[in-house]
Amino acid sequence: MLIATWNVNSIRTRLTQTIDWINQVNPDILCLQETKVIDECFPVEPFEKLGYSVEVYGQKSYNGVAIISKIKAKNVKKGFYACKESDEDIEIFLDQKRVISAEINGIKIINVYVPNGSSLESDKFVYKINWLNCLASFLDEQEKKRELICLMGDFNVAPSNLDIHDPKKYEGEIMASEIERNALNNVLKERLIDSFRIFEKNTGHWSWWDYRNNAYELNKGWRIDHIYISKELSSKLKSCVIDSSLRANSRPSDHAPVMIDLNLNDINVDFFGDEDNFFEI
DNA sequence: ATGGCAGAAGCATTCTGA
Repeated sequence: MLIATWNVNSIRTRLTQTIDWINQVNPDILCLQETKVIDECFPVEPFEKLGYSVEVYGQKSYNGVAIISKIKAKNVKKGFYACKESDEDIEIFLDQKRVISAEINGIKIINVYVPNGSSLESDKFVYKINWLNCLASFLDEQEKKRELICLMGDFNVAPSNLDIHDPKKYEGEIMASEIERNALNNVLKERLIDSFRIFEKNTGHWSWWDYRNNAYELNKGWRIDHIYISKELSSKLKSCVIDSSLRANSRPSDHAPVMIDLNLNDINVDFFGDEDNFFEI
C-alpha cells in the first residue's frame, strides 16, 4: 500500500503535475497540503476519473489540506477535535485549515500542514508552538483508542541537523530551533517513528528547496516533509522515498512528494468500530 | 541586513510563505 504526502503549493496551479504523478506512481493514498482553494472550487473530477475518492478541507488563498484515496475514507474529521484542551482553546485554530484525518484500510490517516512560524520573535511562532502542542494532545487522545496511526504532511521542522544543507548557518533559526524540535518530539513521543530514517541514516536528502537563490540547482534543501507511523507498523514498512525529480519540473512546487510502502495484507480492516478489540501484529 | 521567487487576489500592488 503506497501512502504519499505532497505540499503542492496550490492544487489548481499544480493539477496537471499532480495527475501525471498519480499516473506514474499509482499511490493508494495521497495527502496534499497548501491546496489554497475553497472546497467548492477544488478540482475533484480529475481524481474521481482515476477512481479516487476526495476529501477536502480548504480556504481561500492560504493553507488547505486534502486526502485523495482509492478506498473511500471513513470517519473524516476536519480540524482538531477531542483534544484535552477545552473547545475554546481549539477554536483559535479553526480559521486556518491545516488538518484533516480519516480512517482508511484500518489506519488512522492524519494529514497536517504545520504553521511555518516566520521567525522565533514572531507572534506566528507562538501560534506554531501552540498548534504543535494541540496536535500532541490530539494524538494523546488517538493513542487511548489504540489506533494504528500514519501522521504525515509538511511539518516545517527539520528534525535534526542532518536534515539541513547548512545547519551551522541556520542554527537556532526557524524550522531548526530546539523549541520546534522539542514540540515535534512531544507530538511523536515514543509512539511514532520517522519512516525515512528507518532506511537512510545520512544527510543530503531534502524535501523542500527555496524558490529563491537557485536553491534547487545548488541542492540547498531541507527535509521538512515527513511520514510518521505507529511503531507497531514499523515491521510492515517496506520503503520510504522522496521523489525529488518533480522539483526539476517547470513551474514546480517548492516541495517534493514523500511516499512509503506499507505491507498491510494481514491487517484486520474491520478494526474500526470494534472498541473492545485492537491489533496484534 | 536585505532580497531573492512563487501564488492568490485582482489589476497595481500587497500579503504570505519558508
